[in-house]
Amino acid sequence: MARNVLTISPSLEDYLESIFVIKQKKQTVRVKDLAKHLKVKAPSVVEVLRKLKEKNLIVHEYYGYIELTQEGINKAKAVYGRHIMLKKFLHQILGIDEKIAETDACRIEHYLSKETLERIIKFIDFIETCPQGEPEWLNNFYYFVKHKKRPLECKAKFLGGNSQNNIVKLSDLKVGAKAKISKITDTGILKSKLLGLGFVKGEILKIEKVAPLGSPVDVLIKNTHISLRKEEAEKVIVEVL
Amino acid sequence: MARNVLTISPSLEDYLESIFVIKQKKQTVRVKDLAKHLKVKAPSVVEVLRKLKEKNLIVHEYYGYIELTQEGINKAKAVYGRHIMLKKFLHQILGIDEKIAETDACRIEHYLSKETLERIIKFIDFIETCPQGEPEWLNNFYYFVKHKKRPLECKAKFLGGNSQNNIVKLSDLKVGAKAKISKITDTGILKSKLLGLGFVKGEILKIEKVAPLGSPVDVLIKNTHISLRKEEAEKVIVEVL
DNA sequence: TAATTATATTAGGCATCCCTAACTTCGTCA
DNA sequence: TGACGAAGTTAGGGATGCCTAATATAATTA
Repeated sequence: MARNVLTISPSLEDYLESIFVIKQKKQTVRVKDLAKHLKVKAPSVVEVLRKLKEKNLIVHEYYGYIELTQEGINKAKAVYGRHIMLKKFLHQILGIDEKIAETDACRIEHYLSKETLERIIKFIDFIETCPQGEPEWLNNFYYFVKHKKRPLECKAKFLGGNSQNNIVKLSDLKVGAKAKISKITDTGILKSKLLGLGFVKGEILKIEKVAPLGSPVDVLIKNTHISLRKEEAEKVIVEVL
Repeated sequence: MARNVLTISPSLEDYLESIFVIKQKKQTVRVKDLAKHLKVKAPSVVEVLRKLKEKNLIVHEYYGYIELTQEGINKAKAVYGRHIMLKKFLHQILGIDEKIAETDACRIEHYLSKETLERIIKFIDFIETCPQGEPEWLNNFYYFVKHKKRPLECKAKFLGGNSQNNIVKLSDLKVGAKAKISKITDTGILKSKLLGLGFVKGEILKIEKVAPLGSPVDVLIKNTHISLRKEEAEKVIVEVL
């Protein structure tokens, strides 16, 4: 498959990017600098340099320094920009360790579509221009990663005001709440009825509507809407997610 | 570099994954199915099958059907799981077009570290188990992508109650608000003073603290804390971000 | 300035992953 | 049953991207 001058291979992009990066710190760029930076041997570098030269992306004289042409600079900047964005996304937003973020960014930067890259840039922008600075939900995410559950205050607005933890009666939930069934406290007919409706331990449900006086409650469970009277809802103990 | 049986190349992973996927729809998997699915020619498939056979990941008799061994199934499931997660992340969270998400997932699934993949899975989990269902901030993000600005209600809590749009006096902002300076309404000494402090059009600032009666206001601008009296803060017109 | 060391280049080779062309086998249907 | 088309295989080759070993040039220093 013939590659034109506009689309270059991932490897060439890496070399171009490295030349750009090294140039920023060191003024001069040599074969050994590139070899070290990219963790390859010198002959590999020389071979790639020949290709970059053919495509007019660099200037390189025998045994001399390596310089980017204007076209090379443009391309390198584009590649480097992508790299920086991806790393930022992985490290500063997803919270991945910096070194791993660096490696991953390096590896995937050549393979993502323009659309995805632009969306990621928008995502970063969305977070950085958040009116409150670091948005609350992002901190909740870090908490979630660390403790494997959401912080309580994050759930507070979905609980009735009187509960200290997140194990409550279904009847105490507000609209929009998602919860996992943990127990049914009735032993009679009601329990059989609830079980029959799908109110089984471990099942996830969501509160769709609550009538003014708390009865009936419209619950979405297993993709079905079920209407519970208050007496029934009080018998279902759930854990707010 | 010798690859052991545990780590296989990106291409082999793709073939394994395809066998798994085709098997789910069709019961039998043949060379031509794989060729079509992976958009390669038959001889390429045959070559890879030989390698997969050597590694005991598939069973394949001369001119016969292709079957995964138990080890092959395990590996394929792992790869496929990664793929599904990545696609979900790109499509359902970042909002990328489904086809593009599919392609991108395909391309990067082999290159992401375990850490990043796990974090992405956590991110999906974080969103899917959100007590309110689709979290508000995510919808705000989609709005942001579409309209290039946040919805007003998203900014409302950082504005004084009386403003209808997001161009307000600095003195109306609450703690935590980020805003961009749009104008200084004083023409005298105050203006020079403010300009001197860095209150230039276009500059981004953040409200750090507001004293009980609205004076002074502690503003973070260009990484410096500056304390403004109410009379000064009233002269700075800003756009809430 | 000549010897030594550091750096760059050339030559040739290997693994991956794809291809075309030619050939073999399988299944089906006249 | 045997011929024909579809599917699978073999042989050989090309691009990419890396390597080692040998060689050429540049830089340094005795």
